[in-house]
Amino acid sequence: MKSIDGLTTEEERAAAIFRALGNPARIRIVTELARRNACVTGDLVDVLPLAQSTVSQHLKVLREAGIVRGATDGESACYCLEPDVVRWLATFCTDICCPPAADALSAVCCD
Amino acid sequence: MKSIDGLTTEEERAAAIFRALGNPARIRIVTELARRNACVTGDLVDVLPLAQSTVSQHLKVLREAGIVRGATDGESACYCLEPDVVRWLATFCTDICCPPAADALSAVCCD
DNA sequence: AGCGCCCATCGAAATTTTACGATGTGCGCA
DNA sequence: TGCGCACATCGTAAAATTTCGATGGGCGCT
Repeated sequence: MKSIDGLTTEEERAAAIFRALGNPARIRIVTELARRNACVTGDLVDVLPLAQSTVSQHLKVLREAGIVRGATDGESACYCLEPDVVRWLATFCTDICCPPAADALSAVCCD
Repeated sequence: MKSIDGLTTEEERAAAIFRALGNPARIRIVTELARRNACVTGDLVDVLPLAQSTVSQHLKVLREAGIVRGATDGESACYCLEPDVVRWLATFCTDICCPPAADALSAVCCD
């Protein structure tokens, strides 16, 4: 993938987060974490029809994107969402869909 | 990519949209459309350091994900955002980051 | 010390994505 | 009719992602 240099920090961050979330297994992980508030890796392996190593890999991707946080407290690893990041993402989406005067100008070109 | 069958329609839709947005060039396209409200393909080609065919390909991905709408009115093709979809996405993110009682239960497992 | 459990990482194969030039399509104009 | 413009699509090569089994590391238990 070619790097786009005119990109703002916000846009780069958004692209990275969207990319991390753009996979059914990882979406499942995130919604599961949202529902149960915190999960041990084994719980997620049980929920997903994937090998343990694959789930671990997905968790790594989500970790590196800053979407989840993992604490390896000895025997098991506990994951939970990073609320600030998801909140930031929601704001980003809202800003895109509701720019000032968006409604007023719509339908100028598209019918 | 293996298909996850326990996925809800919402989750599948979210994954598809996130995947489509998980690319710097496409994020740029979307923010540009948000800013200018509507763009001809050539405008986007000018903004991005990519070949015309590549930009067209990205637009196709965004179109198929339902994020943008394109109207080929004869000579040029005009694109604009599909506000409902972006709005839906914002709602999805908000729901994830603010589940009921999320704050009350946080820090149970993660420190 | 030795064993088993839970999880992360490694290495490799299959699939998908990304990007480009070349080619095709539809429209307006000379 | 013929030419040029604005896009879309095709074919393809390079790069990234996805998945798995195998392996490694840390901890608790006997």
